[in-house]
Amino acid sequence: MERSEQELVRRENLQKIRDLGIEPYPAATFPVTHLAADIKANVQEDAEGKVTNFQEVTLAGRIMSRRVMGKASFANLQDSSGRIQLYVSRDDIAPGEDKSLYNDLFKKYLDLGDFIGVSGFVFKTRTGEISVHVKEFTFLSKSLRPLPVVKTDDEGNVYDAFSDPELRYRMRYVDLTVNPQYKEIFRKRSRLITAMRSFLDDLGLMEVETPILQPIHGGAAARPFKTHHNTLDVPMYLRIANELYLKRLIVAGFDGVYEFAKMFRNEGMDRTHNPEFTAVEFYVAYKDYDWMMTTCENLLEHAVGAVNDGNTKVRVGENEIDFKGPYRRLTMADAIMEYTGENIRGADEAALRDICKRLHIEVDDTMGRGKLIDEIFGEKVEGHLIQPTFIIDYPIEMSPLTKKHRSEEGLVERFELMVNGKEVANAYSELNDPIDQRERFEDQLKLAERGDDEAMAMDEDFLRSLEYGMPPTAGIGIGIDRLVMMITGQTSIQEVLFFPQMKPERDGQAEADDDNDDD
RNA sequence: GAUUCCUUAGCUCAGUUGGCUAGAGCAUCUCACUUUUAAUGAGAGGGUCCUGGGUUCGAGCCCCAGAGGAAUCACCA
Repeated sequence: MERSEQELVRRENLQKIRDLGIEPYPAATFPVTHLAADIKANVQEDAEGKVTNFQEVTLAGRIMSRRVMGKASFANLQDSSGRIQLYVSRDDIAPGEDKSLYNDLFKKYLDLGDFIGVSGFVFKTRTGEISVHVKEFTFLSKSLRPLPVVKTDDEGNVYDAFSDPELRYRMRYVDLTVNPQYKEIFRKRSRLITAMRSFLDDLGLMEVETPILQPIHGGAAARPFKTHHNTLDVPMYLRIANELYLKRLIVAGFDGVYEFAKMFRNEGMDRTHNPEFTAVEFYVAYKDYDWMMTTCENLLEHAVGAVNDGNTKVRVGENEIDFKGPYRRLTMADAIMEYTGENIRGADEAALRDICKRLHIEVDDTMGRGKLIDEIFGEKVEGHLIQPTFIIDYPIEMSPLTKKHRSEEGLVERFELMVNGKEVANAYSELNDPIDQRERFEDQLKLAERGDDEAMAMDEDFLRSLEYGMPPTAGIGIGIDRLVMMITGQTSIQEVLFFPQMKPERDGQAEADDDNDDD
């Protein structure tokens, strides 16, 4: 493999460090005592501006810039919290006759991106920069590739930004090193999940894990990834949902379960879809979808607040969205009435086709009543729902796992939470009548025969579990990635995933394309 | 899947109607310098112009095909 001049120089420097008798990849624990950001935030000074605390600190991180001026140097050290300036003078780190630690190691063999550890005291330079006056300096790890050097001036102008999305996503380690501002997105993601988990724990639910490799892909309408188990010699699918397994656990006698689950869908990729994504689903016995709406409001208000220092408002593009409950509740029919003026209550399939025609919505023959309503909603309503809004009471045809509405014929007890024009959560009073459930699966099979490739497959074991009896149950799924996008103001799902799916890098392809046909 | 645009040094980018040896800043290398700050001064090196064809006396530039990427649309309960 061809190496650039800079990579060759770094390999030479690596050898020269060894020649000095210094191990460039030492094994021992390095006793870090402080983080850059903590020092900068908590520094104290006396009346003359002299720093009075942090007189013995030890930090470690990458060297991100170095300005040598003869026998003294300035450098920036970046640790997990941020950057701090180092002041390194020759006679401090190399007090004896041998000045090689400074003249050779620090000035010549140290490259940008190398990890070092330093000990010293905190002071302020003439220009007022909080800095560490280094007394001891330890080499911790060599970087053999040059990092992009991104600089920002006092006015916030960024120079030589490492901004190519492809390179950023392919080499996230480089991205987050030189663009540490993006770390905040992932910290928020982590805090959001932590807050949700503690909310669900406090609710008395139990965190569980269910199979990712499934013999039947159920619980959602989507194309799966197919694989094969060699010993069993059977096809397996990566789960498109975990819903049917969580309900089996309600049958089993757990009153409340939740799972943060990776889902896999073999569909298109764009800025709101990644082939694998994360959802949290939870199911609670003896509750209904009304209870779940209130719980969902409380959960999101709590979680968004926890991420945003108590503030439930987030800005997404033009819009400010407030996750403080209660949220507006609007039936599907009323929502369509409000945004199109069309009345879908009691409309049969032919009437719905007429409505679609009037609204200039393209439909095809495979679409049943439920799908037609979904098209109208998706085309004409969804995008208008900016503030958190519960859309409730869906047509039965598009909800094969949902209990029939307690009072409205042809509807089911289902809601979706719409935020910023996108679906964020989907929930229902779970269908627990096994005979009804079997009929719904059979209806799905008919849709499949009609050509609907998203129709659900029959799951006999799931039906068997329902036949043993499942208590009335409310369940919900909440898409974590899209929620993180909203609370971090990102418009692309790739920005909230550490390692979004990418096409293979050049050279690494040539795999045969085998079809992932199901059934 | 469709349309449009993009791919030039480690990074960010110029590159004229098609014309000498393809440029700049940062990074790298050499020398000088003990409180500097995106960028100290002086000097030097560094290129598969995405790939493969074609047109031409001559291609980074024009044409064809391909790869990768971005945006918009379609699809995605």
